[in-house]
Amino acid sequence: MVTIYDIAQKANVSAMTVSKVINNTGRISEETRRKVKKVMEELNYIPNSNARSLVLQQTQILSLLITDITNPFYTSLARGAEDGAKQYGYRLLFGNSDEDYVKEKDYVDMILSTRVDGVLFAPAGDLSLKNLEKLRAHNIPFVIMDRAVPGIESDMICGDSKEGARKLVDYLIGLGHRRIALVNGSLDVSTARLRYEGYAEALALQGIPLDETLIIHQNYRDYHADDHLEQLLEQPSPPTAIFAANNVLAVGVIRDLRERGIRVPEDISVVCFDDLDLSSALDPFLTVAAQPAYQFGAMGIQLLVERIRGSSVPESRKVILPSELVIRSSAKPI
Amino acid sequence: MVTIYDIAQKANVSAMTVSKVINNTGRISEETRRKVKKVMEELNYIPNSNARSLVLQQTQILSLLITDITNPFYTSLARGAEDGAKQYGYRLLFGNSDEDYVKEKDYVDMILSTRVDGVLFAPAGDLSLKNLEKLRAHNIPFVIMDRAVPGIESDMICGDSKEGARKLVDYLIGLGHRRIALVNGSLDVSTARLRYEGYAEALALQGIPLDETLIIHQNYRDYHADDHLEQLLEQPSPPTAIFAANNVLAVGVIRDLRERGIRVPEDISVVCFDDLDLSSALDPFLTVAAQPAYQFGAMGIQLLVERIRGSSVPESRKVILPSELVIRSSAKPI
DNA sequence: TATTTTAAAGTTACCGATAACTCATTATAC
DNA sequence: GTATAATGAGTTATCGGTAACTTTAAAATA
Repeated sequence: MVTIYDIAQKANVSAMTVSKVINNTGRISEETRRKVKKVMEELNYIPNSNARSLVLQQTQILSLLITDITNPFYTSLARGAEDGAKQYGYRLLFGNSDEDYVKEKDYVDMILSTRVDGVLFAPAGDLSLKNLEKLRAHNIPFVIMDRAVPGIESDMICGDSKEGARKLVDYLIGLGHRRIALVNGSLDVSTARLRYEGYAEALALQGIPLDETLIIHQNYRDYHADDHLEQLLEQPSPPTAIFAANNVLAVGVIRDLRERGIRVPEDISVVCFDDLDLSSALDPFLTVAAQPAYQFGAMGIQLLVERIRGSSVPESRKVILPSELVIRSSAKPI
Repeated sequence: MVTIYDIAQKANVSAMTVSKVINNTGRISEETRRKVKKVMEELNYIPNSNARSLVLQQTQILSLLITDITNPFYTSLARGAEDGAKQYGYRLLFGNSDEDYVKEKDYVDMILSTRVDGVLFAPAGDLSLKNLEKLRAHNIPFVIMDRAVPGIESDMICGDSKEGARKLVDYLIGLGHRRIALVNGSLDVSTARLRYEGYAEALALQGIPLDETLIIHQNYRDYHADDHLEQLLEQPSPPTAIFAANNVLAVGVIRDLRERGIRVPEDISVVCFDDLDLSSALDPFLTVAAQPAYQFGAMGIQLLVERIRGSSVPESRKVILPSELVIRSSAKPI
């Protein structure tokens, strides 16, 4: 590999002069600058960012940790983050925790070892606390994405899970539904708790009693609710509508329903949090509370970079991005 | 940040001893090892991989460059690559070129600057040649994913675009279609050329003349074919079926058709290359030639790591992964 | 007891860049 | 014509590790 010393030798200057040309620092005569640049091109010089990071104590790398790379919400978020990072001149190191605390921990160690300048962190859940504390202990700035973690104060970009859930359930109630099931994420994830609360509040406001037998808790990522669903449907008074707490769960539920010969929305209505992008473009079917995923990523980077650069950002900032009720055809009046 | 020198001092040994403990090299007494390890834990030591990379001349980072992070084919591929990388002990640096040669070039520079050990490279198209040559000039091993680039010999994982296209078109012909349109990617992408060839061959074999007015070329990623589609549909003898060269194009086409009040498959049949994952789970509608995307990524990493480690891998290896015709309901007999 | 061997730990130089400083020249001022 | 300033370039030390070699001390052998 070509180094600044190779350049220096061939251009008959010192390494320092080359460095100055590269970084546009110090005083360099036009003539020397041209000469050095010419040699750099001839030799196809590419700076070694490891060496650079070592002395500068910064890498110009940001890390993005998400929990499910096949979930369109997170890929859109990733795209927003990527565009943002590029715009601010950072490289982006992706990680995918698969909603798994151990994988998440491994990524945190890697992040620390890479000495990234900051992290966009979508926690797997409440137990991410330890991993976040580790980042904090090492003074790595981070912005928490999508899910709050009790015990950690930090910059944060979240959706309005509670409000979004309420809107969805309100909508179902407006259609005449009274027996509304909730297929929720695991309760150690803040969004699942809030969506549950929104669900409960919407029911309470309409005087509909909360029925725990209508509620299933699941991992957001792996849907296999067969047994639970069975239970749900074979009640004396089964639900007429299902609120799935995210897109992946909704797809799983609908698939399972269809396998049982139950039609959506004719036999049962289904709505969920988060949109499906391509699916919805192909077939505007699912009624959803859509979140501005791209913006999550873009704004997250913005907060993060401000935090990294700005000494003037005192307390932690929380951004709540609204979700939008998109009514399509997966829910019908009872 | 804590360094090995801090550890060394507190443990009353030399830095070299600490290094040896970390890497399990050299001779270290059990006692010293324990002492050093204890101090490392106390101080929360995390090795600086930049410093390490600098002397070792290798980073344990692989890079994955894809062309569209919102396309499920590539996200599944990414997941395979991620799992593979983890398994072999590498970190993974993602990049997303958006089918754009300039973005691609920027990523190549970043890759070079990061001194990654190898690259999984899904080229934007034929003009990626320059970018690949740059990698080669710098001796970075790479495996080309999905799309061949004329002028570059290298390890490669591809699908069987031609055969898959032929199967799809054969299927349409079998349903009685004779006027079959092709909404293709840009012809400077190898898969688009091969899918075109497969399409043409399938027609030829059945003695159906190729009609250039039935063919549209487009960017794989941004569908906005309004004008073209208009032209297609307002022919004296419009197509009864459309073969879209990838999933994103198919979704775009179907959306546009619906906006015009044209029903799929009642009024026109549509099939495409690549599956839609979540969409298809939600609603098994699109008939597709599905590629094993996860395997693309996993095998790509395998080839790459073998190339990096193995001195014994002589000429370049090409893996062709078959695609599977998945018949659903977006195409009907004429 | 003297010598060799071996185990365990330490020294030194270097990876490729940059910060901070120093050193020549030349230009400007008095 | 000397003092001072401005300009352009070079020296040196350092970032945090590791390879290759050396040193030290204890154990094994003669």
